[in-house]
Parts: sequence; structure tokens; C-alpha cells
Amino acid sequence: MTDQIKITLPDGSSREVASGTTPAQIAADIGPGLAKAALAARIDGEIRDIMRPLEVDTELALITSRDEEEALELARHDYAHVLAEAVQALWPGTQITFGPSTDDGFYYDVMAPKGREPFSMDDLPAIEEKMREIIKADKPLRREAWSRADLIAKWESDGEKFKSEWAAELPEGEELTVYWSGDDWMDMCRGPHLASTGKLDPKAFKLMRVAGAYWRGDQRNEQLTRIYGTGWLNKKQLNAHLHRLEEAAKRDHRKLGQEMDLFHLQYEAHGSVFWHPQGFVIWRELEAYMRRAIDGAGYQEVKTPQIMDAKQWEQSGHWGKYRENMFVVPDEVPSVEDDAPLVTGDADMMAIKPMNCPAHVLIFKQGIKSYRDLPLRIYENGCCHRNEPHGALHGLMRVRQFTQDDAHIFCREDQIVEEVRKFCELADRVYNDFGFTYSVKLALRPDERYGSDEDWDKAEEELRQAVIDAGMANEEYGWEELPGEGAFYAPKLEWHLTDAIGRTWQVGTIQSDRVLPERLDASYIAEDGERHRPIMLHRAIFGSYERFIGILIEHYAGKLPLWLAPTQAVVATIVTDANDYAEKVAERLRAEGIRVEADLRNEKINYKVREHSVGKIPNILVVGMREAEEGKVALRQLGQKEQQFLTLDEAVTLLIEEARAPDLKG
RNA sequence: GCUGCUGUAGCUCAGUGGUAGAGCGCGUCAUUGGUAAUGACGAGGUCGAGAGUUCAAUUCUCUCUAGCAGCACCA
Repeated sequence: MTDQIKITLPDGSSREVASGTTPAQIAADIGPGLAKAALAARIDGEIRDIMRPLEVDTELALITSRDEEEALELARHDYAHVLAEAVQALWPGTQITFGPSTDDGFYYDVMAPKGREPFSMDDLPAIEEKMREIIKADKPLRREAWSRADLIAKWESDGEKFKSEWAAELPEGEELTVYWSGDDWMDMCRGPHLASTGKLDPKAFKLMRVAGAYWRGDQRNEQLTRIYGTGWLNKKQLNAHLHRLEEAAKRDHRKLGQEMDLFHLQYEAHGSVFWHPQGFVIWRELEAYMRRAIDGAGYQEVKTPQIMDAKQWEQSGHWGKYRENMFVVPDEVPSVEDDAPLVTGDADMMAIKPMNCPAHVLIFKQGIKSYRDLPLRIYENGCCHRNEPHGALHGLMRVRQFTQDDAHIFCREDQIVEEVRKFCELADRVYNDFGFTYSVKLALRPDERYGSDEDWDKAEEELRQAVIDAGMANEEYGWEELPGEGAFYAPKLEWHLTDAIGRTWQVGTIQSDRVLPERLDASYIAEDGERHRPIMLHRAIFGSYERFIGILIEHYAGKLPLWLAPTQAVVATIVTDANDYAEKVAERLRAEGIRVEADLRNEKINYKVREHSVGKIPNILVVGMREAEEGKVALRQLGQKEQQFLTLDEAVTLLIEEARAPDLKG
């Protein structure tokens, strides 16, 4: 044990210490300030406890609160443990399971003791108080290695069935570690942890909410109570975060949708959107934009039936794998008798389309297609209905009726990578036009699927290759592969955007599908004169108009770019004598294609300016007698206090230029 | 679908075992005012739906339904 080891520090210096020395001792050796500030150690790139002895030559970097990312991660993980300890201290018999850190804090999944209700919001203050006690007690967090058998025995004797189940599944022979908090509480954990609970700031966390969560993420398992907290290094950070959440709530598209009179939802059609005139303006602009985009990219637009015979859905495979999400319609005249059953029960069934793909294959199959026709790109603003689980519905983001900017590209095998690459570039252009940054993910084969493993291998590799070709398979584009997340018929590339409070939503997608052309027997005649199967690429960029508009509203906090703003300008009068001139100004702008309203109400100009500013009207053109006499307008743009005095012609030119869609700008 | 919470005027929200209130908005009247709220008066509610307890339920209990957060599922 007297072996000397060599420790290399980040500044390049090195020192010889006895094997078994801890990073904490080295920190103390360097200086008392560092000893106090050091939270953990980076050992050859891996974060470790500061009290864990060093055994071999290593590169060592000490982590302090200045290494914010690492420090937050450590602190949040510790908060989670303290949370679990607090809950068990307050309610003995509570079973503990897992408690990781999250993007802004931590959570822990627990099972309330038998005979007790699941924990609720009302329990949070008491838990927070207990957590503060544990933090203030400054209990040392001590790492200890256990044998698997001992640990299972320990969990079983403690009645921790979730923990023992998990321990039993960890690989045989792997060293299992536990962390003691003082001498009276422990949890199985890989670590690392801070040296003691006192390293946490008792004022830098807050328990936020409770929710149900399934054991091991599987809805067939028991449901646990998940207690969420947000955790930071100090109170200032916590307050800043809470403030951010308040700000984010103001951007919520459901709230803004109501305030701006864009749309509404009501229970008679729950999960389907009632678009109001103002909101539908945005939709129409998006539709026009997308038509320009696909016209330029060699697509052809179609429109297909809303309802098709169940036999068609059986053949496509949807009936087998997707039926629980479909709205089914009996193909029968309903009974008009008051007391007779509405339908007979042996009616033939039809279904409202949950997807557009089969219909597009049916269009492809009309006539004989040659290899010269490929790639054939068929686009539809396709209105789909899916009977989603009720708990999944969320404003515009997740609805039961939605319209996809859906297209299917029928192509040859050797055209796939190129088509997917072109799509990546088209999608990139579109998201950039809207000011979004996105992340690209590859969702790989799910457990339940159609098609052979060889086809899945090929399909996954093609998508991967296309993204590499497009130069997007890297961190800048949030590139990531997601095992098991693909559709039942194909792997998916997914484009994710982020909403106001940091949740991400999939919008765009492209999927290379060999299954559906096979099932629906689509073919083309190749150069060899034989029939061949085309590959089918399913793709969307907005994903759905509904979701895309929801994200747009949140992204811009309602202050949409001028070309999307439902009302682009209001002409507001100061005195009624200026009404005629105001009408003339509005008339002129309207004739130039600007969406403008005249506000001639008998209200003070202060009142009108306030109301239209609150209503996020991008341009207010104030006109009084002075403007009327000089043929001018006083233009006040949203977010600016200054006004510009312009001639009507100047104002028209300015607004037309600013209202141009990004793809139409020079 | 699961767990927890919530549902009172168009909106935001108070409140009560004896059938309700504020602010904003809306309407009428007065006011013609230079860039974020002019004043007065007035109209609006089966207190989410159904059942139960009670002399009496918007209030307590249960069921349903919708919304919110999360889980699970997904564009």
C-alpha cells in the first residue's frame, strides 16, 4: 500500500502521492481554498467522488461550482437522494426506486407505504422541510461496494421489492455500490456524489409537483409517485429559473391562442380545433408557403378520400397494428327507429384515415409506372384522425384531427440516399425560414414490426448515410439515434423543435418503407422490363399544421413575423374628422395585399395604442388631422416606442417589403 | 389509458350548507382626445353533467365528463 502513484493536474504539473490518497487530500495539499471549493474529481475524464481513493497513475482535475454543468449534475443527483431519504424518514415503509437528475432538477419515484394514499402536493412542504434538515445536518455521503447477494438480501429484509428486483437483474459479478448518508440511510447508486449533504444549498431547491410514473416506464407495471423538484447551486439560480418558468407560461400557445382569438377547443369536439378567422390566416400563409416549397422541389399535390373500406386498412396493416387509434365507421344507413339499435352489428366497416400513405400508394398504382417516372413525389395536405389516448391531448400540439404536410416519394433503391439528403436540405431551409433551430434523431426498429431484419438493416443505414451526406450527423444538429422508437413499418428520421418550456416536439420526419409497397403490391417496370418494388419514403416538414402553428406561437411569444401576423396593421384615428382619411389609408394598404383594419372607434389614442399593442398588432398607423392634411401616417411598430412620420407611399413600400415571406425575399 | 390536481359571468379569479361577487371585456350616454387604460350608468351566471346525503347542495359524498402536470403512447 506504500506504492507511489503519479497524479497529473490540468496545468500540466504532476506530483507523486501514496496510492490510496483521495482527491480531497490532494486539494487540501494544494490549498485550503480549493479544499473547500472542490466538489468532485474528474479522473481520466470520468467524474468521481472526491473521497474515492486513487489507486493508479491518473490525470486529475478538481471540479468546483465554476464547472457549472458538472456541479449541477452532482447537486441534482444529491438532491434526489436527499428527497428519497426525507420521504422515508417522514413515512417509514415507503419504498424507493430511482431518482435521477433532469435538465432543471431531479425527481425520485417512490411507492407510498401500504394503506397510505399516494403522496400529493400537500405533502411537499413537509418533505422540503425534512430535506433542509438533512442538508443542514451535513451528513457525509460514503461510497461502499457490496456483493450482489448481500445487497439483494438487504433490500428484501427492508421490504424494498423494487430495489431488490433491480439488483437481481444487474449483471453477475459487477461491483455494486451503495452510498450511505451518515450511518442511517443508504441507496444503491453508481454515483458519483458530493462529499456530504451540506455541500447542497438548502435554499436552492424547490419541490414542484407530483405525478404518476410507471415502474420501469412500462404501463403494465405498478404506478409509483414521482416527486419532481428543481435544484440549483444557489438561491439566485433557483429564482432565475422560477422566473423563466413564469415567463414561459406567458408564451403558452393555448393562452395566446385565446388572447389573440386564433382558435378554440371545446369538449363536444375534444381534440379537434376550431380555427377562428385570425388563426386560420396563419394556416393559409403556411399552406401557401409549403406549396411554393414543394412546387419548387418537384412534388405533385393530390387530395385523397377521408374514409376508406376496412379491407383497405387490413391490407395496409393499419387494421392489425394501428386499429386502437382509428375511428371506425359502419358502412350502413343508421336506423331511424327510436328504440331500434342504431346499427345492426354486422355492418361492413370503414375507417377514417389516420394516415395518408395507403391512399398515395393507390394513386401510384393507377396505370403502369416506369423507372423513368421515379422518383415520383406525391404531396397532400392530408387531414387525418387518430383516436389518441385522452391523457395525451395537448392544445394544438397533440390533437385528434390534424392536417399533415404529407408526401410520399416512390423511388428506386439507389435513389433513396439522395432523396433523403435532398429532403434534409429542404427541411433545413424551411426551419431556417421560420427561425427555428432543431435537432435530428434517427428512430431505430421497434420490437413490434413488419419486415425482415435485412430490410431494417438497409433502411436504417440509408437514413444514417443521407444525414451524413447532408453534413447533419453531428452535435450542431442535435444528432442522436433512438433505439426502439421507429414506426412499425420503417425507421424514422425525426426533426424536433422545442416549445416555450423546453419540451421538444417532433415535427418533421422521413421514413424509408419497404413494407407498404409490398403489402399493397405497388410496382414499376425497370430497365430490364421486369416489375420491381419501389421504395416509399414517408415525409413531412411541418409534421402537422396544428402542431407547427402551436410551436410558432410559442417561439415568437405571439409576436409572429409580419408575413404570418393575422392582422398586419391597424389604422387608428385620433379624431373622428380623420375617419375618411383613415379609411383611405386602410383601403390603399388592403389593395396592396396588407391585412389591415381601421379603428375608427370613439376612443382616446392612448387607449387604442395600448389595446393594439397588447393585441400584438405589428404596425399601428396613427392618423389625426395633421396626417390627413399632409397625406402622411405616424407609424408605430410593435416593441418600439418611437414613431416614424412617413408619407402614405413610403409606409406602403415599407410594409410590403417587411410583409414578404422569407422564401420570396430577394 | 394511469396517478394527482382543477372546473363559479366572454376572460382572470374571489366566495358560501339557506340558489352568488370583483376587475377586465361587452352595451348605452357624455367626452373629439396626439402614442400603453376618459367618466357615469347598465346588461350578463341551471356555480361542468348526473346521482346521493340533507328541511335545504354551487358548497358535503359518489360516478361521469372536460381541462392542467407528469407517465405511457405519438405528428
